[in-house]
Amino acid sequence: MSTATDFTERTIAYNKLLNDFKNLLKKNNLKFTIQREVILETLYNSDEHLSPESLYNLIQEKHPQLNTGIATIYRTLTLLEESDIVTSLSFGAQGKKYELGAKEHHDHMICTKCGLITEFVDEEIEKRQQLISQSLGFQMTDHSMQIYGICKNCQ
Amino acid sequence: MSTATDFTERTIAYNKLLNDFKNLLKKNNLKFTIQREVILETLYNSDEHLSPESLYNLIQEKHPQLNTGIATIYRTLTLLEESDIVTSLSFGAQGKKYELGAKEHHDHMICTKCGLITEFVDEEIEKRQQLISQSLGFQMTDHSMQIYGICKNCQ
DNA sequence: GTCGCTGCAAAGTCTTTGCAGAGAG
DNA sequence: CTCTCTGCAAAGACTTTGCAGCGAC
Repeated sequence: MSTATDFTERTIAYNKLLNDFKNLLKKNNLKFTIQREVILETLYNSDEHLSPESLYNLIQEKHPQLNTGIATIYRTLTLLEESDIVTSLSFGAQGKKYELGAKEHHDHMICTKCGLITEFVDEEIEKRQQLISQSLGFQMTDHSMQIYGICKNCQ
Repeated sequence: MSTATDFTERTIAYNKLLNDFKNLLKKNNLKFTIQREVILETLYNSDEHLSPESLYNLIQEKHPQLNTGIATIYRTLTLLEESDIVTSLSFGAQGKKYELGAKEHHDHMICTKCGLITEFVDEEIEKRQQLISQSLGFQMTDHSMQIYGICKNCQ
């Protein structure tokens, strides 16, 4: 039964996201296409932080008939990022990774052996960031933090 | 007089860095070349966080007779990074920037309008990072934090 | 002298762009 | 119908690599 509830909640949350996206498109005279929906849906259903290429591969796999081009992935990710629907991360390696930004704010812990990315939040750190910005006369709009190391499994 | 002292201290610090670099090269059967020295020196004398290209331009300007190739810059930066002499940063934009890593640890505050990068340290945050890593069974090797916003001048 | 280093240019990545046809509103 | 989107392929940005001659040791 818990499964049914989860499913319902998940669906509701996704529908809200989808509606927000549709409204945003309408407001800007942009069109709601099947490719854009599939990209949003795939991002939503992935727990991972996806690179444009892995997103492309996932979509090729699940929706081969669409034959979505990699250019569309890039264009849509740019659009989603500008609209603050997704956030991009650029760690040491080359290339960016994307995640849905609608979730609550969090930071990242990256395993340098297996690439595992774990999310975490720490209220104390968030507070200190505010304080530091203020003390330096800096008007903070965003921030990100990464901890690199070896995860439990790889030790 | 303070200027003279600063100059001396600066020179001593640079000579130490240079010697460490020379020793490292020797230990690994690598050669100490004028290009490698100029790259290290230029990094040392720059307050900025340099991209490979801006480093290349600086060196072309100051040492035109060397005609240092951009490939050498990349190769040397890779070498310096592997040797933990410089650290690379990859923020939102594409491409990495490099800074001498010998200085004490610090984090970065980036102005999204003018690109200004300010450094800062906060002991409290450093402590919390340790705690969080431990509590998640993560063996921290490194970490980085960026605050994005609008700097004093651009507001 | 030996063997690593360098500049050059060519080759790789990853990302963006121009264009003509497809499709949403 | 109009005007945006899309896939494709070509072009761009950034970085790496192969090679022949150069230079540190």
